[in-house]
Amino acid sequence: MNQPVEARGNSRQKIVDTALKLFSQQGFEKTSVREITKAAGISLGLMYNYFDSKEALLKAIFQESIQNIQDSFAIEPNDTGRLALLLRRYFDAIEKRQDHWRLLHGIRMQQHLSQLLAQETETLSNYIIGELSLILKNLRYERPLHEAVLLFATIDGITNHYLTNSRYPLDKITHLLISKYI
Amino acid sequence: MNQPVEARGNSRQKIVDTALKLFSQQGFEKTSVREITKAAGISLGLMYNYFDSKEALLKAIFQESIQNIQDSFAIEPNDTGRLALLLRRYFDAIEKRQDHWRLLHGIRMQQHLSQLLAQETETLSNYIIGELSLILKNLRYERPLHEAVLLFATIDGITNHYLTNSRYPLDKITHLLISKYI
Amino acid sequence: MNQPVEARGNSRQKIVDTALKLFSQQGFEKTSVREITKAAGISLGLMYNYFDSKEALLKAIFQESIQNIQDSFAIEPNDTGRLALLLRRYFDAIEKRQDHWRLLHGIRMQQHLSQLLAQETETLSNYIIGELSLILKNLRYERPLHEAVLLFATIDGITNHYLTNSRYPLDKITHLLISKYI
Amino acid sequence: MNQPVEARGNSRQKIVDTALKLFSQQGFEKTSVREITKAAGISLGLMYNYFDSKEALLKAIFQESIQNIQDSFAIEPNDTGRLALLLRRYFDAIEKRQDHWRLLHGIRMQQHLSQLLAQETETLSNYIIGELSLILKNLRYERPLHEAVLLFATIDGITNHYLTNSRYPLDKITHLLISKYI
DNA sequence: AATGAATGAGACTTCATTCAT
DNA sequence: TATGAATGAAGTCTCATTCAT
Repeated sequence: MNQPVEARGNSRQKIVDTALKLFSQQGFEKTSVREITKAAGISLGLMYNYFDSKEALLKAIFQESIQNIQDSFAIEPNDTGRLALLLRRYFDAIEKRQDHWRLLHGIRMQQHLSQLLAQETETLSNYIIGELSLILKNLRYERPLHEAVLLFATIDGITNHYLTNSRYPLDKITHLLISKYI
Repeated sequence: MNQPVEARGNSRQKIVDTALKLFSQQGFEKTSVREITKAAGISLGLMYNYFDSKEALLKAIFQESIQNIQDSFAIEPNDTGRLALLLRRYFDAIEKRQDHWRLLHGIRMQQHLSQLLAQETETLSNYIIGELSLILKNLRYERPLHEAVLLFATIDGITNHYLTNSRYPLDKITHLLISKYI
Repeated sequence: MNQPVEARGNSRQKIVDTALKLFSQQGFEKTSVREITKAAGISLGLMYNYFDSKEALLKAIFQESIQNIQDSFAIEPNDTGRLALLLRRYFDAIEKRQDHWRLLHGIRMQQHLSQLLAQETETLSNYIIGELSLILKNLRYERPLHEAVLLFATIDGITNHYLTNSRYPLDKITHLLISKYI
Repeated sequence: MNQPVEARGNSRQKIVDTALKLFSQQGFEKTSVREITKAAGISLGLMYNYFDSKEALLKAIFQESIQNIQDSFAIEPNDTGRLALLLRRYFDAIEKRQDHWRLLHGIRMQQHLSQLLAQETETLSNYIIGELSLILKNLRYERPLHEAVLLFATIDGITNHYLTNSRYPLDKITHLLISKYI
């Protein structure tokens, strides 16, 4: 009657994966818990064995997303060309895991959700701005912090437009952006 | 049982105003029709005399917002310094009518809503990119269209961060951005 | 500011006509008062100047219908062939004023409505059965009353099937029925 | 907060039974979903676990009714006296399960409902006419199909009048009808 | 670890009716 | 005679969550 060992814990991951997909596609509000469990092929009750609430599930998923996004910023601190590399990896990561970014951006403008995840979001922003600031300082920019804030806005805006517009010329714009910081 | 005489006929505008405020503060989904009508001081049914549905109300409000945003871009086509003026007016408008921008940005990442307003949004984007492109061409940029797309991403990203972060140094960042486009 | 004389009372008739059409097409419940007044080209309030309620309107219309149906039974009491004539006129009337019959049959099975119009309906039934009974008596049927009740069921059933089925062979069935009562 | 154990699993049937009773008594439109669930002793939401909509519930009930009505026509195809037997069983079934017939007749004249159930209704009509036609052919009637259509109208008319009039002399009329087809 | 029947608050929407003008 | 803005009860349906098994 027990699940085979290798199946243990699969349900939890299936829930998380399915929910990430659905949340990013349809939005948090428009995705019902029942829909998630059906798509994940598990029962409604089981979901509540793993997560206290729909919001708790969102939080758990969000952690993963944050991690994934943060990873795309993890660059060995070599010297020149580091910004170019970072930006390329960043926009590369967006293309490959659109779901994570879609979730993040979808949540950000919804007050009640962003409050729920305020800390994680803030940490991420600070980390990104910090990293950028460091690089820009090495590149001898005068006000590296402000420059980082501005650059962050730019790459975030690009991300948003890319996620919103299926015909967005991401490559060309990435290239153009990089060219401005050599 | 009816409204006092002096209130007659203002109801439609009261609904629109109230709904814009609530939608931008709490989001479309989290704002119930009952809440709107209560805040507007009218009955529930009256809203449906003016608008066919909650979505129709959103659409009506959205038109106004689009118009407002577009107005902040209307600059007489003089020569130099036009971009600086435009950016200043743009970010000025954001500060003054945060509600319109909040509504726009809050809707953008929610597929079912952005689809509903797809045409208006696209028209606005094209208009903005077109205007920017024109100015950048006058400024002798090589690929004015790409430059415009990039600049639009930047100002949109700044807007988003400003709306999300109450301590955002909008003035400084605006200044820095402008300095890059002398 | 007064209506021209010939226009007086037109509104009332327009309401009745429009309501009959809509009630018979869509049913009483599925037709809203607003819909009626819009289709009739008058204001909502005016309808309530003429009729106390939606049900009162139905009642007024129903009188007309009953009258119309009754008229199709008014035959000068000549001798033989009277039944054939009556049936032909009856089914002829159905074809020409389907709306009246549709209203009657649509209401009959809805308890709360048929109660409202119980008296009129009963009077009509009795009248029809009475007339039929008389004719059948002249035709030397043994139990003219029962025969009338049965014949009424038959013509009512035919009517119902005809109103329900656009391909109903009304002529052929009428002919067959008449042939049974030569 | 949940139903007592012994009640579990009966809910679906309880809903169907209660709804059939209420629909046939009060009509589909005049019966609210809340009323059904209250009378069935279950919660409002549970109904929507079993049926997608009020109309879907009607459809499910209708299937049962159709079956019941059809069963009253299932006669072993012996020879003479078959029609008499069939008619007696038919009118017998009506007396015993008035609810099913009331539902059928109540729906028939309401366009939007009869459309919903068009296929089932048509199938039933064709079946009845087919059976009658067969019997009448054996009885050497000249145009068995037309005769069947006419007879169907008659028994349907009787049914309708019986359902509408609590003092209807069903037995006598049945007897008279049968006497015409020996 | 897993199920899914059951709950009930609350969402959007419709509609007959009233009344000041 | 005529208007239509305004009302609010009532309708259908959704959904996160609980709990006995």
